[in-house]
Amino acid sequence: MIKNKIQKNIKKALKEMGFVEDEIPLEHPSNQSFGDFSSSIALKLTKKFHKNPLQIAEEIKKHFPKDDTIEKIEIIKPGFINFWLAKKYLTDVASSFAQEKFDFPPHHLGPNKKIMIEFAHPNTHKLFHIGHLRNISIGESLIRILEESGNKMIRSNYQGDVGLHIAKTLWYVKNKMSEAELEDVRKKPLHDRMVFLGKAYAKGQVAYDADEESKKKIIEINGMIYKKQGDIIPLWKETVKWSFDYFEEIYKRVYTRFNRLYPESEFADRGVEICLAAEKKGILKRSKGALVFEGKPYGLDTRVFINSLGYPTYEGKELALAEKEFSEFGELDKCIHVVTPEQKSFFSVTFKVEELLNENKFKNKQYHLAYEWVKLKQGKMSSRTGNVVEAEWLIDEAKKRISKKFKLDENTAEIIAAAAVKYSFLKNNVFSQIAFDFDESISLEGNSGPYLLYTFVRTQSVLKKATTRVRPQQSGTVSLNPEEKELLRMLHIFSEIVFEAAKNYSPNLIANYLYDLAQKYNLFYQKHKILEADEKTKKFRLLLNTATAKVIKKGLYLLGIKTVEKM
RNA sequence: GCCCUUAUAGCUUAACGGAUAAAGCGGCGGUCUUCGGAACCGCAUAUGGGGGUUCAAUUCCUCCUGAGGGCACCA
Repeated sequence: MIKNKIQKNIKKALKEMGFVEDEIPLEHPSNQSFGDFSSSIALKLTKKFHKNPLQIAEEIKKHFPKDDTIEKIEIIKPGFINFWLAKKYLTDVASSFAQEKFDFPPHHLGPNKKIMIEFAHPNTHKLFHIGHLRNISIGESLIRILEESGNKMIRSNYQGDVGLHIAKTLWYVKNKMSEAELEDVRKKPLHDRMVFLGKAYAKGQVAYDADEESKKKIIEINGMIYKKQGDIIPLWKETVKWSFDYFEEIYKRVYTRFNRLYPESEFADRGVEICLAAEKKGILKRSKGALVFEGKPYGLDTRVFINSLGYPTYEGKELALAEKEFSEFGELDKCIHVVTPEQKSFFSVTFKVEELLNENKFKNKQYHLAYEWVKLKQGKMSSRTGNVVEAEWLIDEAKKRISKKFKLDENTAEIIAAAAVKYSFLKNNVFSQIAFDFDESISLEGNSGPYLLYTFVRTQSVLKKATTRVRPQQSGTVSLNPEEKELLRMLHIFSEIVFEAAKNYSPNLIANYLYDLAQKYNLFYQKHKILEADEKTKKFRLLLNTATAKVIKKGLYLLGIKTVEKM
């Protein structure tokens, strides 16, 4: 990466001046007139050197190794050192991009790391809502970004198929419905069956709160599911299957797949075993009939791993899950859990217990990526009150609106709808809450997925009309107009952006970069003719056009968004 | 009560301690015999409040206020 190279050369210059410095700040100034890169290192060293920053900057400039990638170095006001990249270098980068040679730098943890991302994790018997959709958009994008950065990625999904919410649902179906009514439900389409389960849950919930008799029965059903025996099991298995089939449909629509689906019910027994072993080691302790981890000595919360009925809690099962995740695919270097922040306490405690059980295996390898909620304008989503925005509804609604506005075939409308929805989540920082409102959140114009697709289609349209083939090696001798310069400047930082996105687990950096790039391209397109220019200029502009197209396509791929050729 | 996160324009959001705080939507005004107008250009409006650290603070520290989340048998 050119950035690293400049940083190294600044270090070299400093060394010649007799100083060793590890961290060299280097940024892209927002203002073009300050160059392609800028360093404030001289300002930072004023105290150490007891010298005027301008003098330090001048000295660094003097000692900076000569290099044909750098065209000009300038020292400005308080002590900034600004670097201009050579036109030839920028053009060469655009040429490689045009050939899809991106050379993404290896991941900051080092090359060839084995990283698992655990994401999606919907609960069965519940509808799949926009929060899950944000989760999937983030998880899928991170997988692709880290994969392109040279890691071996494993996609996993922990799906909750046990728990009180399911007992409540099944209690209602089993006790409050006739066999004939259930038979009618079975004949309905998959989605209707899921809606039915949601309603059954709401009714089960009411009964659970209302009378002791029902509550007792529901708890009993919960126990049967844990032990996987009793007359509820066939119904449980049947309805779990509905849910899994339903999830699978959604995964396909948003281009996600998994290497491994972990059903929570598989981890209860092993979870208990591990907890009991941890008790022997003194890591977990008995308290009020339960087996708990006392967090105070570590500055953590105290949490229950096995409840007083002897069932493993979510914590208890997590230990068994971790054991499996960290062995099934060989040693993992990192396991990233994409889960909302309400589980911070849960994760910090389970991670600590895992570390105490096996330091080598788990220490510093577990990471909770606490992405934030999608909040509704009317308040928080709740399946209990039915206040949810379903994922499928959202995509369908986007599709409907797009089809109404433009004449499109089914397939294209589907791709654009998915792009609009995913992009609207990914353009935001994962750590900030999104206040969801269809008209404000799912945009089809401006900073949106469809805008990027439109720009891509535009580049393809130009290429189709171009008679000249773009030749990769172009001389940089054509004089550049400001729009061309801006575009070149924008293009070359793509690899760097991908590196930063991988390092910070931030797909939004790529999203916003692509938007900036598309804007620069569209301005360039608006002001200058590509195909009607003289031969030399035309070739160069076609190169810019192709490089932009490849970067947009690749960038969208990294966001988990498909491109279209026409729209 | 204790702990964590958070506050940027009318709305929704950007910004690695750096130079004039960046966009979209909405508003107003323009480009329109087009290599695709889902586009392009221009104008107006913002760092919740008080202290502090720094050559430099939206960014770091502290207090206040508002918002969200968590703190043992749910997942």
